[in-house]
Amino acid sequence: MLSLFSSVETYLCKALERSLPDLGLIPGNSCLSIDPQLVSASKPEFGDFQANCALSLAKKMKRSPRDIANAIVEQLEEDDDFLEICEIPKIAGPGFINLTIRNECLIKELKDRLGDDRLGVPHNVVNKGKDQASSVVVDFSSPNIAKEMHVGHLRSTIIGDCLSRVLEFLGHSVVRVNHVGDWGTQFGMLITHLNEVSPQALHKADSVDLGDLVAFYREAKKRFDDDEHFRTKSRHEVVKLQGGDLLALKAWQLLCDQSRREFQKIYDRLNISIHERGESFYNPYLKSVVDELTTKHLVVTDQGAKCVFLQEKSQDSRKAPPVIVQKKDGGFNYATTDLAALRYRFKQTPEGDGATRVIYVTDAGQANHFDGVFQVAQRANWIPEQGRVQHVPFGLVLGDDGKKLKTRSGETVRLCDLLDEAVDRAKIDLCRRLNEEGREEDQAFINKVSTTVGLASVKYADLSQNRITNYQFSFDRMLSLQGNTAPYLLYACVRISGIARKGGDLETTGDNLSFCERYEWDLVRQILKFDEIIIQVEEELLPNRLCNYLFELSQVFNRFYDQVPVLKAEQPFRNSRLVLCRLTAETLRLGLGLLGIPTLDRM
RNA sequence: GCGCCUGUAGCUCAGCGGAUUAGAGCAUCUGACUACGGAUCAGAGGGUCGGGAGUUCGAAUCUCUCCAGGCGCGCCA
Repeated sequence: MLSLFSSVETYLCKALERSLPDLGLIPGNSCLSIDPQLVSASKPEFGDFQANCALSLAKKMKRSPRDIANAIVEQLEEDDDFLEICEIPKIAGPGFINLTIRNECLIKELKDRLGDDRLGVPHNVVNKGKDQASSVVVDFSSPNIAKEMHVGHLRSTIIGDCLSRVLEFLGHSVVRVNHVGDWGTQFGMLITHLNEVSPQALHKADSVDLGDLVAFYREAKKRFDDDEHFRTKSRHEVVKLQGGDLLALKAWQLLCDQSRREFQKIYDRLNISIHERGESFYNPYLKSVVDELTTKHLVVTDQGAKCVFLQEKSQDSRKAPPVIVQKKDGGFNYATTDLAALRYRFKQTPEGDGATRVIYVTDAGQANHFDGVFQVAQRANWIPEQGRVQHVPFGLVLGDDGKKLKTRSGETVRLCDLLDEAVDRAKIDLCRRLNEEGREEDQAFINKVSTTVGLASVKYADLSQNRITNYQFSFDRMLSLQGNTAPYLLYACVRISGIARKGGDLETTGDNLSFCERYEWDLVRQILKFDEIIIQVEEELLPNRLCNYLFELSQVFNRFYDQVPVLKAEQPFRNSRLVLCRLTAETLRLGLGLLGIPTLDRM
């Protein structure tokens, strides 16, 4: 409906100019244009769109809102181009102008969707030309080397992947960056521990399997805490590593490789592609970051540390906390790294990524940190004029008790365990159902369905929630077959495949489309809304908007399916309904695909 | 103490300037399988949108204030 929307908006603007020639006299308005305040209708019974401008113009023009609305509608009624797409407008309530798209026009739109693999969603590069194609950096997932991926990485990984998919689909060139924690003082103790536990690892060509890296990390940490001798050696090892000592670097590399393999297993399982560019990548740039900030007179030395003091918005007399860019021992910290990364991402290629938009998908707790980093980068002029930098925060993952999710023994939940459990539960559920229905399916089917349903449920449950709030994790709820869940949406897809199996030709042409039932028109309208939802997600970076749309689409489809026969209908209704089935299936497949969820034909 | 975020139906949450009844889902209750998978559909009950003030023709939505909860707070990331 995007193109219809903008057509209607254009006609409205023209009607406004013609009906209210003295618009320009309103203080604060240029005479050329005024916003007709066109939005989607707030309720289906009001039509497709509504224009709200009459109400806000009323006071300024000292006329009644209904009077103004009348004047606008009079002009619209004389515009033949407008009447081609819209029914005669209705004025409702205090002065809303309700607009309903003509049926023929909806049918034409629907036809245009057939054979269009973008389902009406505009492509950025095609639309704006190659020069406008923008490069977007999405920074997400970012686990720490030598630690395991756990629930804490779940949301960033899933949300980041989804946003990347949406931006890619819209034609942006997306750089998916895994900003892994692969540098820092913890490597001192890890390398020291490795040297003692498995010294042969450093001298063999092939890397050695270190087994459970988490256990390894824990052992090293324990020794670091307990043993002063070990502590001294560790600190020495950090210095060696930072100084470029070959053996230390080799140990570091070994640890990184080991972790990388473990991370990759999770990404493969979730079908997520991401490119590692860890903190260490920015080491060569750290010094120049501080130098440049110093040259630009942003740096103040305070208690031995080099700081950039933030400019405050509030009048509070207290000093805002500084962003520390160099510690008093001369070392750099994470703020320095983030600044180096930000500068690099906006710099033109080949010195940088040439990004026009940089997106950070991290938990809401880092909001202050990013505020500070962004402000410093802004003041240092590292963000180009057209550049956008956004922190995309999300809340914590909570357990049933409303507290941070932990295992029963109080430990952090490992991501692979969590995924295993989702798939196991999906399998148990499926087998119980097969048993109840007396169905027989082979093992391959059972495995495929339970894997797809299990992982889809985890992803969908996360994405369907507004990411800003904390998120209460519940296997029972996410795997439930009813409600706003992945299985419900997947079931809608399965039903359509069922129609195809029973002889419905989903490749049927869109000639002679004809609809007669309310449920058909509801479905037509819902299908046509897809394009504006995707544009909304691009702008707001809220995947739950897409989930909500897909859930509503499934609901509307299920109502249709329940009330309107497809295969037994007479022509031309049979074909028309098959077209609706086909477009529903394609929209669900594409939409779920953008969430990172594959669909099924049977389940 | 300061900063950020969140308080909407019994529960989990949408909505974040607009239209008599503030929406879903779960749970509860009542109906519907001789149509394509009932893993569905139709319906009912359930809310002074944390409290108070303000802006507006109009506020769950914007502003201020108070209350409650979460998270963070100079050399960890």
